[in-house]
Amino acid sequence: MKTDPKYEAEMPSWEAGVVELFVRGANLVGLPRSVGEIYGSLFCAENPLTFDELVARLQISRGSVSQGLKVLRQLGAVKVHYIAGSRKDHYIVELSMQQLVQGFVRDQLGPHLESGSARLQEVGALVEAEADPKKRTHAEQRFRTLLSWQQSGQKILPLVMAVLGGRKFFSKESDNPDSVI
Amino acid sequence: MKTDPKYEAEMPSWEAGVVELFVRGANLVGLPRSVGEIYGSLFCAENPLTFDELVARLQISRGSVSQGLKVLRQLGAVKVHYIAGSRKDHYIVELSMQQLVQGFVRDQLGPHLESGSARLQEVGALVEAEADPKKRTHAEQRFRTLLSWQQSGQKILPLVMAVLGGRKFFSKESDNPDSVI
DNA sequence: TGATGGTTTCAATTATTCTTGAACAGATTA
DNA sequence: TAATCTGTTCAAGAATAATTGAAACCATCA
Repeated sequence: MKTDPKYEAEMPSWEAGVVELFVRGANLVGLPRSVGEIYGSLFCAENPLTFDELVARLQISRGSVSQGLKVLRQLGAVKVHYIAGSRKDHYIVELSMQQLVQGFVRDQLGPHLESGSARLQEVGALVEAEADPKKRTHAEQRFRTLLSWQQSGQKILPLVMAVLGGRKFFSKESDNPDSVI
Repeated sequence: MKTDPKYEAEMPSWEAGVVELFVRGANLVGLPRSVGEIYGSLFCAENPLTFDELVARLQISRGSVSQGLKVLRQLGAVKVHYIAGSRKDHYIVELSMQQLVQGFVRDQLGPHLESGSARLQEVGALVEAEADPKKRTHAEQRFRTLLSWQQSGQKILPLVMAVLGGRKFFSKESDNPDSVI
């Protein structure tokens, strides 16, 4: 049961390949398949695509497209491209890797790191509350290991951003660009 | 219904906190909760823990512990510590972040990156197969973008390894340590 | 050899996440 | 105002992933 041929925009095989790559990528960073599909299709498109064109090309539900586009807009991975005389929204991809990574770090990674950091502090307090001196000493040792891991992790983020062209993230202070590498 | 008090080793609150942190971390990198729990408990332990002690502390099934330990051994995140006179396996954590990251890159990340890389090549061929010259030109343009993204990605991996103390990964050639940074 | 202790395996269950589509809301046009 | 067009929301269903526990396995020991 084929749909209206007007919308059956016959996806070229290279596009199918690219979509697959982005689906894998999405999966790798914990995003649902539909998000990868949508981004992949827009990435390949020569012209901005509408909501309906995405539904038709990918053969997924309107609900999925709506949610997927929402996520992608939030991440800054797609933008609405207004076209005169059309009431529909037309979407285009953001091709700057920097933007993509920034959005991902800000929306997906950042919150986790922050709450993890907060929790780590709390653990520090719990460690100090340990009564038995021997056990406390051991706990303190482990806690210091965690702190050093956290520090290593914090060094990496700006490094990644630097390689991808961006700078200054999650460094509320000491954001000296020269110290990044 | 409490279990045998001999095994009910009463987890201290700081340990619960650390376990929670590792559960989040596991989740972040796509590993099941039980893996994080096990690693967290071992991380806190003063002495090597046995299989049964893990089951009792974490209140999870033997099946989960077995599978979790299998994953962690594979990653190089835990090691078996043989203790004279005991037939049980005793486990200890690997505290070197380098080891952990190496294992993760090797077992979790690496395979994905490699197959993605292979798929990308195939997409390249499909792009060249496009008959319409206008469309092919556009496809080639996008394909070059993907290649450049891949290259950026490949630069980051050794950088991360360098920050965490390790070197030489996924650089089948040109593994000059000085070129890493 | 048989019995026991320790661990692994795996099919079934359970939990989690994703997708669907119908109902809804807002905006524009007749 | 009603009718239509676009897109969003969200409860229900489908798909995936993780956990369980009982059976199997494999040493070791009596």
